[in-house]
Amino acid sequence: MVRVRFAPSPTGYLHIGSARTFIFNWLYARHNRGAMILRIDDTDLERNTQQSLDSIFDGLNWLALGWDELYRQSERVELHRRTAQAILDKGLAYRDFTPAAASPEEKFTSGEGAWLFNSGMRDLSRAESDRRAAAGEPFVLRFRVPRDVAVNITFNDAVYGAQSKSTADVEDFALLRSSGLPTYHMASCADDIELRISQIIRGQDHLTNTFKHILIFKALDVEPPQFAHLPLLIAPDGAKLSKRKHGPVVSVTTYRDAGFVPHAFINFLSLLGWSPKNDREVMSRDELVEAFSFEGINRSNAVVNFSEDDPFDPKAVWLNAETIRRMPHDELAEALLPFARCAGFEVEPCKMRRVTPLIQERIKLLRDVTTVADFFFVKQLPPYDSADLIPQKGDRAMALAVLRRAREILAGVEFNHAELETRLRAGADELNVKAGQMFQPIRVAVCGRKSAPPLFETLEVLGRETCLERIDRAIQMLQ
RNA sequence: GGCGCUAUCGUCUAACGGUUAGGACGGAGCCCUCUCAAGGCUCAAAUACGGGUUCGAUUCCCGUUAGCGCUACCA
Repeated sequence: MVRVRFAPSPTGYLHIGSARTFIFNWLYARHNRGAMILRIDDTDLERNTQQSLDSIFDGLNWLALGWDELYRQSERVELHRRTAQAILDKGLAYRDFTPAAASPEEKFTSGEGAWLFNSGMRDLSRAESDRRAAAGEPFVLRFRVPRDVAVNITFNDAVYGAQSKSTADVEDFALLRSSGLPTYHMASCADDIELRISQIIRGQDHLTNTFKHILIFKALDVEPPQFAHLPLLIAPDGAKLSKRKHGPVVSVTTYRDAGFVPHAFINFLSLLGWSPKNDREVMSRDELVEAFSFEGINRSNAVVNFSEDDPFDPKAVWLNAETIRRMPHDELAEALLPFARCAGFEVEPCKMRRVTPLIQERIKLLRDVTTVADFFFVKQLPPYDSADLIPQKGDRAMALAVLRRAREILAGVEFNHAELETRLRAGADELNVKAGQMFQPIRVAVCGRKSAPPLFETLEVLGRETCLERIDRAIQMLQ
């Protein structure tokens, strides 16, 4: 039975690298009909925030992929302590009564090999150690990494292949803090064992931690799960994505708020560090599940290509536009509605449903509805330059003639695409102007701008009354 | 500093030792066209560097360089 987990720590908002780790886990679980477990790694009480926890659930809920089981490490501390105790009882861990180092640098500047362990503490007798602990002296529990002979710790990573590291390069890492709470290494391994995790799919930043985890699994006589480490997502400057340096562009909710369709975002992220190897890019959820495998994951870090003037990777935007174009009209209209209303437009669902087909291939982000379709929603057009009413190779007189003729036609014609087109084209012939010269003044008059959806459909949706009002207004402006 | 990982167009990537090094995004151009899009076609654009191994290296090995990660009583 495949059981995988995504284990975020609520110490910052959910960023896109974490989201991708979640997605890869989910894809692997679904591909293998296994279980997807969400585990909140909240053992660092000082750094946890409710806001961060909310951000994680906000982002994950928006993705709408779901999970099968949910755990919080803070509710499992007894298990972690018990597991640490078992390691201590086997003599594979020891208490270190040294006060915490003031700075990380302090450790390896204090002498050759000193960072590995403190021999005074490591060699303390069990009786002495028990006595000092019983007396209430604070300590950290450290793993006793084998020191008699250097041995190689090895494992086979599903992505990075055979991995090996000498115990001589692994320090006696902490299992329990002086507060009695477990460290990440302890809590993570204890839970992975207890939750019967079969594959650990996580960021490559954990690749070297894995040697420590192997040590823990072995100390507990447990066969380690399979590991699959993912290349990291980095910023264009090569640095890892961080809120401080790169701002909100790395937060999942930023994509949501800008109008990314969840699946487009998933599609984009799934292509960062993984490839189906058959040049497929726009893929449905089922297709991604079907195609996903560890073999398609590559080993080098992937750049999320945002810039100052373009906060989103152009490929993500393209994928989003592509996804929008493939959405059924009803579904798109429903997704668009909150963006329009949020921008202050009063729009009924049935109106949005009529506008949607006209803007579907003209928007890249859902929020574009507010700039592309605004003129459908307002009673009165915002001010525009009356010079825009004058057609190519034409003048004010031509614009006026066109608009007056258009007004006559629109006052009488049946408001449907076909009628509108034949009558307006005939009007152009009568006035002896080109079709484009006829249509532009009308377009600007009813839309308030030169770039807009196709004219006849637009007129149809706007309706006779609105069209006539706006044309009258344009005529006034020209006079 | 120590240890580990990585290196193909600007970016995401393909090529189980033999290809004119492929696709996509983005860019440029053309076509289509009532504007804007969408769509179609075309072009520019890469194997970090140096050594090996081999008849033949993007591919295997070594080195250099560069980047990243870990080296906390963070995760």
